[in-house]
Amino acid sequence: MKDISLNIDDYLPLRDVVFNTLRNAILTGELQPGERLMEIKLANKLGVSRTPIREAIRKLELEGLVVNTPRKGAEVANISAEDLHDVLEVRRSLEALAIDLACDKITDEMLDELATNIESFKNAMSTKAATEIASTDVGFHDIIYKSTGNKRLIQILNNLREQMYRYRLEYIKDQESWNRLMTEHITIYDAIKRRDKEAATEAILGHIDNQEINIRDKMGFDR
Amino acid sequence: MKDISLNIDDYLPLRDVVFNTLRNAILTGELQPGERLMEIKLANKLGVSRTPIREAIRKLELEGLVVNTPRKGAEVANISAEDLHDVLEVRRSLEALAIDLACDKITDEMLDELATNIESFKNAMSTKAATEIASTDVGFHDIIYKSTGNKRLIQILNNLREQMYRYRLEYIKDQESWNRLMTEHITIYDAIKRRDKEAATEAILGHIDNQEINIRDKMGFDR
DNA sequence: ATATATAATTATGTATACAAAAAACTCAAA
DNA sequence: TTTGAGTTTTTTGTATACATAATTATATAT
Repeated sequence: MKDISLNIDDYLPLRDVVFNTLRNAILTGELQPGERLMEIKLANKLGVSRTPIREAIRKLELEGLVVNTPRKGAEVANISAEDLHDVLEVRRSLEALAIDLACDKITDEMLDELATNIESFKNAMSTKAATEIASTDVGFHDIIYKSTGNKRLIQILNNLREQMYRYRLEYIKDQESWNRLMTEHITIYDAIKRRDKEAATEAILGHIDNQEINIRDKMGFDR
Repeated sequence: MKDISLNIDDYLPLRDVVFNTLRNAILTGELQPGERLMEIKLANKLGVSRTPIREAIRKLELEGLVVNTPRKGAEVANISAEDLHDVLEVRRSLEALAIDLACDKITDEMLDELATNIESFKNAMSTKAATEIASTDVGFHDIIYKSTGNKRLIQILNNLREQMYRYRLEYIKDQESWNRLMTEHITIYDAIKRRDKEAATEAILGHIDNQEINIRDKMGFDR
């Protein structure tokens, strides 16, 4: 059957196009922490005027991906050891909440999605596709988030995850961690399936903590 | 002793002035949910051009205080029963985290600040100053947030609180609730002082739940 | 060579101009 | 009175202009 959705509203303001572009550039490391975002340069590169660039920067600023100094301009935010700690402390708490809600609310369809995701993960591992692994990993957690049915929770968790996403690219290349990552996902999946909140919470917290250790290592933070 | 801080940098970009102004107008109810934010009208009223207005709106948009429809414009966000539920679900979890951290980290000075705050609350009650009560109530929680030492947590909790702040103005006028509010603050304070995490958590959750009930009543949501 | 003052350049802050979409209005027809 | 086509007005989206602060470059004196 054909999908006749007359996509009347495929219009996106330039500011949002720019916002998505810049955000992606930051998350993939194309724009590095500390790098200046110069309006005219970006405007030329993207072929638009300064106006949408500025509005996009305002949003990135509020999202914490960019820091702005009045009359000096914006630069890509640089996360400190303290920031990382703060983000992870909050994230631990909200991941626990998410798992708790997931155990209550997840549907059979979503459980299937998780199972499928784990299979994709195995495939990506066998083909050693790091990018694929990374996006599958993100997808696994997305399913859990979605199953909570709490839009605000999803939004905040995505934002917190985003804060460290760019620093994760390095460690995800490290094949050593793939097996551990997959084992942890399976443990989490099993616990949710059994609706075993205690086990699920323990598993997710361990999962986050391991990520924290990896990121700290890669970033050269001690402790 | 004279305070010789040559406040060289008391400069604030107009966009931030506008941002604060609009935000305040929304939180105090001067701008009501559903009300349109028309750039030219606001620009004239505030005596600036559209540019800073637009940039401020972009930030309010990301903060969730305003919703924007492309080519139609922005309006003050209207919180639904579902939104309220989502916000409170997350907030409960993070308030519990905050109290937990506070029990570990709060200093004697900050405990004193809490005690002072409770005294201010009593004073405001005796003079029946509703505005005073409201700001003292906000201040009480601010002290607890601050004691966690987690900037990200503080930021998110402030944002969550903000989402319902404007709906709280009504119920704070209701003298009935003042005594309960104060009693709850005292209970929370005592528990933190004893570093009794269990009691403190229970107290803060009850406190949030009571707020939820009040807001639901005032907003005419059932359940 | 270093430091300092000054001029030239560049970037941001703000206002304004113009195009195009959306909303409001007008007025004739049912 | 309501409906609807066509027109006017308003509003947003985007680009650009101009002023001023920040940075860089230049030149001069020590």
